[in-house]
Amino acid sequence: MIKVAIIEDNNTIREGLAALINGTVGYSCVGSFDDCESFLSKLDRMDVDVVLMDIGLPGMSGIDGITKAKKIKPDLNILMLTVYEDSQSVFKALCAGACGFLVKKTPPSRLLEAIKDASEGGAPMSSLIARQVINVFRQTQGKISEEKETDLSTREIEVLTSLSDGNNYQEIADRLFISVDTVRHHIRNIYRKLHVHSQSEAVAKAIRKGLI
Amino acid sequence: MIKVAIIEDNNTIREGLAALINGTVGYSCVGSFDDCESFLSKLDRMDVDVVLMDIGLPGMSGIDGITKAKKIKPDLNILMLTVYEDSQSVFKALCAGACGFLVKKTPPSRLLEAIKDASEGGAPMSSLIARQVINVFRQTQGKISEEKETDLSTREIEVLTSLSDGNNYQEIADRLFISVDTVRHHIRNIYRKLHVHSQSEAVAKAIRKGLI
DNA sequence: TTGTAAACTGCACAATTGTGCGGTTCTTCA
DNA sequence: TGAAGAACCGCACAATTGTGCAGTTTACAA
Repeated sequence: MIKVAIIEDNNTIREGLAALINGTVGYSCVGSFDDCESFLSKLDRMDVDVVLMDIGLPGMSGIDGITKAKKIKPDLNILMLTVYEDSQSVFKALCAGACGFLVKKTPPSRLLEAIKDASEGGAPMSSLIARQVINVFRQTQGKISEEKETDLSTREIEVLTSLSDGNNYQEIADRLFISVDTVRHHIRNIYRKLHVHSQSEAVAKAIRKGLI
Repeated sequence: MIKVAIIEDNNTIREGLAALINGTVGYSCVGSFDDCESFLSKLDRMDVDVVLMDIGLPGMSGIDGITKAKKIKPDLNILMLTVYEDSQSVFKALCAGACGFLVKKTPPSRLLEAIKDASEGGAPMSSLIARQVINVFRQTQGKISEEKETDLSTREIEVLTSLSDGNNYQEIADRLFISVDTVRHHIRNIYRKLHVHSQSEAVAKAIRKGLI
């Protein structure tokens, strides 16, 4: 039995969804609300698998609603209901913790399928949205795996990481049980490999390349 | 008419796919290959919308195949054929330029739908893969918008950026037409605001928070 | 076994940094 | 009109860093 909660300010849509869910074997609507506030106030004592939330709600927006809901129940599966697949709000919702999107005109069979999907750890969304996400994904991740040919040894990574945590040479030496001069030695090699001449530049380059 | 090319080393599967595509109105198979090399050598004079490519090919792997194919035709829509949705190879394929995934046992109707989707700018993939992508997406993007409450002034950002480029105080001063002591002053304030005590820590924190 | 690479240690010294103190000017906002 | 903050400038000095040079040990591949 998949337990669903609905947050949607339009009465017709909300009741329609609730009726669909309660009318289907294996699904049950355990709560329906017309704003985030009332939903959030009951969330901690609610047994729920999947939340359907309108993205454009009066009062607290759906996006803020996600953030707050995730703080109460981090593993909640939240599906956003949208009218248009506006990429800006989609990304915000994704970052806040939404796991999928449904356009409001989605046919009932698809909708139930999406709810099941979400409850099983999937992320149902249109393939148009998926493509947008992938494009952003590629921009950030892509770079990281691309130009990783600069390889620092494990020890060098340890030293550099420690450095970026704000430790000075002496502190790094103490943490790694080596002498300060050895730390210097590693730093030297790191500078040579990354073609830099200062801590800041090394740390910046390493983070941007995904080395630390 | 959607023009499809197939790269798949298993004869049965390849011929099955070609037959399905050619036997469906609105779809046409314009090429089928059993390795990447022969596909790539013909790609520049091929009129093709969507490529179906096996991810585990003999010789050049599907992943490398994507990279090379994208160099020849950057707008190509490449769908990967996989047996298992192994997250590591999925991510690599995505970064290389794949726009979607099909497990090999996908029913014909879904397969044709996915090809159409891809040709129209979508990214067909299972919602399980989508969730994995989103999780990584959130890790990188999410942080940036989350905790930006620490705000440095424009001048401080300039100083910090210059620092991460490997400039020392004197060089920063020269670039910003201010005195070295003013640079020190800004650095001091940056340290106070970020709660750090060294260049490296400041740069690391700033990059990770998306400030620079 | 010979070579190569990683990891380690040491010394010296100039250059750079971090932080203590003291100020001014300009804008913005209550 | 007066307080607050950004941006600016200055001095002093200890602490830390960057880089020159010269080595040892260990592990693993050719």
